[in-house]
Amino acid sequence: MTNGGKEIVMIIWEDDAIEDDRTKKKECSNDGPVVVALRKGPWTAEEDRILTEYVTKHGEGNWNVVQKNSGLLRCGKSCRLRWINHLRPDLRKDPMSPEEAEIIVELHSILGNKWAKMVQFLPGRTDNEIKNFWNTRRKRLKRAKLASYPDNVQLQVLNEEQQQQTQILGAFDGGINPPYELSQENGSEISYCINECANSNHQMDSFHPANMLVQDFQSEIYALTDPFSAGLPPLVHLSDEPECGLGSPIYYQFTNNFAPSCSSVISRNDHALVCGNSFGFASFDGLLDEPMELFPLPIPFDSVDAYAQAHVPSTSVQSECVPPQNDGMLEAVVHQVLSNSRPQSTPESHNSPTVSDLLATIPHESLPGPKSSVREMSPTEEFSRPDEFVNDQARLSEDMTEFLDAVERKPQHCGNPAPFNGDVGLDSSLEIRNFDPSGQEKHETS
DNA sequence: AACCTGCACAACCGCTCATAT
DNA sequence: AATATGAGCGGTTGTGCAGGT
Repeated sequence: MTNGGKEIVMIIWEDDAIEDDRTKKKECSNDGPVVVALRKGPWTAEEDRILTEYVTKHGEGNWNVVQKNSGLLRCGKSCRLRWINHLRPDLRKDPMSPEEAEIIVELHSILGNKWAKMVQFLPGRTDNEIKNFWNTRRKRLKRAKLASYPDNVQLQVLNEEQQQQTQILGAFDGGINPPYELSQENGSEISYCINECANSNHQMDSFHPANMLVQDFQSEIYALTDPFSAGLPPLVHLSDEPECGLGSPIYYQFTNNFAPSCSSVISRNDHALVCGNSFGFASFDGLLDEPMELFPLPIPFDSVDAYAQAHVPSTSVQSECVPPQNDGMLEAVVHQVLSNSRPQSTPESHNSPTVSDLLATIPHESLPGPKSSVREMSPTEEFSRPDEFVNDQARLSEDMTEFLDAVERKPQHCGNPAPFNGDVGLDSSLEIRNFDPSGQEKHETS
């Protein structure tokens, strides 16, 4: 770091040096380096006062100059965190209410550990607060051997999704997510990938799980309305786990209630994006260690030996529009909870954007389209050509990122919301194939 | 009273991403 | 295009308190 050509040496002292004269800012004379000793550890009231004054005067941002201009012996990162998590005037200081807790559970079931995304639904709360709340709760439930998601979450999802199967859940964060915990658990083996989807006409309906059919080995057919209601393991966002990441066979394991011997693979490559309708692709982490946190799915899986098939649309089907008043699952939950919340809820909470509000403002042209054509690939081929598969997955991931970016750009359009007509999906085909544990393909349909 | 445990909260760390140069 | 920098995010750790033994 330099300051007008002069080197600045920053020394960070631990908190036990607070009373030590080393904590004093050290600036050498003209020719020597400027030594700035920065503190760590808990903030003092005086530091809070200085930072508050500074931010009030100069506004947020440019955190790295705060130290220079305010005399605070804290790094910019620390200042930013302190302001955002503690000093901001719009923060709520009251304990987390049951209603907020409920929202967090719902959000987590959809978003996973995307704390920063949850903040927009919980005005006055910080990502750190939400994260701490969740982790504490999770730890507590784990100890009690209880599920991280209560039954009502599941039932709520069922009710909502049965009525609105083509809603926007997946579009919210780019995928149909299972209760997040579920994607982190394991048991006996079953795995899914989504094989093909997407060609270039920007129309799609088949990736919504509602459009998939699930058939077990007894030829029973289940409508896979959503990951919850169909009893299938839900589709999850890509995992960061190297063991099951891009290019790897994706396994998900069920515990006791679920098909202990089945093993299905929905292989996937290319695109799994859907806009307007939900979409998903699977990445089930089979390497986790806490099957106790699984909760029963509505349809018992012990007879569903996970043969799944998605129908391939012969023609493109216009996705349904998702008007703001037509709430999706998360939307409904948030609405319900907020409407039941205490009257002293902050005014902002009633103005906070809902999922549909946000989605309704996305210019659909800003959403990513497919970048490659449909190409069928058998699982055998898939695994024997790992490089190509990896490339496909990387491309898919790229599309996902693009889509998420588009979603996250929504708020800036809120002042002039453009109706989201929902026809930005991708035509797709989806093939779900079934394999026995040895890897032999058991059945195949088109 | 001393110790232990659980909990909530605060803060830090490492990393990624966006932007500027 | 490459690099530097700032900002933000998520995971982890540290700390203080309360309650139980």
